[in-house]
Amino acid sequence: MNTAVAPEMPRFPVSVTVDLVIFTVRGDALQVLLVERGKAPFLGRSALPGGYVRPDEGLDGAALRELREETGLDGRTLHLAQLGAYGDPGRDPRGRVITVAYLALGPDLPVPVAGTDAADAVWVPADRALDPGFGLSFDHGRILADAVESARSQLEYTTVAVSFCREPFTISDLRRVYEVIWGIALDPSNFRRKVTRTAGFVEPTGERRAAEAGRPAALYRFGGARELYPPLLRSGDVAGQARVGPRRPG
Amino acid sequence: MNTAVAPEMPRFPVSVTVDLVIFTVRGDALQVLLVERGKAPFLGRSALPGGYVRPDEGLDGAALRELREETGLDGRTLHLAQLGAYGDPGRDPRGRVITVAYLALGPDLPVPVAGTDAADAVWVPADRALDPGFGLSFDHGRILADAVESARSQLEYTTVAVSFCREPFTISDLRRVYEVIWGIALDPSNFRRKVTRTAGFVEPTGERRAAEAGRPAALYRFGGARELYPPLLRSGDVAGQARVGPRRPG
DNA sequence: CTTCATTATGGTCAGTTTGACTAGAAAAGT
DNA sequence: ACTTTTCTAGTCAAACTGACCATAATGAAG
Repeated sequence: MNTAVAPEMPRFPVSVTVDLVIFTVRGDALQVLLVERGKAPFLGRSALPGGYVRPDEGLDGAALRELREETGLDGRTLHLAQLGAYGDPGRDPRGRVITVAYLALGPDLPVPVAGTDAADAVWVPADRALDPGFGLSFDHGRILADAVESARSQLEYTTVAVSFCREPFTISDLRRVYEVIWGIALDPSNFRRKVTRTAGFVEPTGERRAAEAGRPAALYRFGGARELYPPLLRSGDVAGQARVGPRRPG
Repeated sequence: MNTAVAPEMPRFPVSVTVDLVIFTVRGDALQVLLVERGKAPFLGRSALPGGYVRPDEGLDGAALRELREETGLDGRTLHLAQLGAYGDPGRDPRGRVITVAYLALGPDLPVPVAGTDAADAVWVPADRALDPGFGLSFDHGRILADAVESARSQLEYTTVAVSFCREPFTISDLRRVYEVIWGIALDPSNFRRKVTRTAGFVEPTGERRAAEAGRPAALYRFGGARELYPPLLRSGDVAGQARVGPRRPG
């Protein structure tokens, strides 16, 4: 036995990488952190940050390390979870590369620091990056699309939306997360009722914050609950268009 | 450049496998298909069916192939979806092996045919396989636990429960799937109301089936919808043991 | 044949949740 | 003082849920 790996197996050269879909809500858009590739293939094109898994680290560990290297952020303060594995042959022209995609959610992060591979990293609105003309590298377009759908779905059934808000936050901050990611307008009053009456979602700090305009808003912090029960469903409302104004069925 | 794979990379020997969590509802239990390992490591112990990904196939393709090889079933007739990737160093004593787990759901399947690796494959109740004393190989216990939780959750928000029923089926057949997987008793009347009033969940065939006892039940087939809106939440109802439930205000 | 056990199916009813909407409160700007 | 803006608190009807009760349709038991 001259190799430590499954000697009886049809082994062939494989590399394993992790790719990170790092989301934040900036302004009026869901934005994703992209790096410009500094080498072939896809030199000069945009890609998700990521890198090779090392021999002695697990997948989650590799994701945490890449997150820190690319953004300087501590993954324990962000919401980081596995999204899925992507391994079509031909997804990387250099050979067989299996990538495990992770989804990281965080509050409006500082402009990222230069990382290892990252010649420069920038925030790009997710829908712009998803445009076929944008030219994401590899199959990162599909990964990003899956990530957006995963985020949209998680907002319904979990409290991850608070991961996008720096504490303390207002109910409106939280509502804006939903509105931006779902692409629909939510009734402020109904949203407040739902959020404040769901045990463990948010808890008031007792303070208020004066905004640019209007009545100052009460401040909240995360309440600790992970699941949202009952869920907060994006219901009949249609996405994409129709952002302002109350409904009017008829 | 003497190798086709990322020459600048810290490459090391890695194998990529797919493992299948194949669920069915038999009798009163959620059962999982397990094979007895015919070689080291874990010789003679139970394991999830699976195998190595081949150089020319994608991950989904490998899962479909393994499913066919192990069970003789066509994956297109089952519900097959990726569960996640598991790649801790040391999860396989032979070396670094990354596995991509898939979750397959199907109606009460025939006793599986002998497969390639599978000396013999058997159905085992999931909770028995999850018992630490059962001794699943590798980290398959964790994978199975994740699979059970995924299945439980998917029942809430999707129509995958019908994947466990052979068409045509009765409402009670469908209800039994929920009861077995959630481990709680559901009110037959309320369940029927929910299922039949959710557009696209089930549609009547017009026929009836005489059961062992009681009034014959109307037969249904799948309605085509994938999402379940509004969801069918596992809340208060108690059963064998009593699971969760913020109910009982008075 | 009658009664019973069993399962299917339909309906009621109160409590909860939701979506649409109205209105007041608290700030900044003109 | 008035307007604009945003936050916050309600109202109301519709929908949904969970807990029931009642009836239908079958086979088995007596």
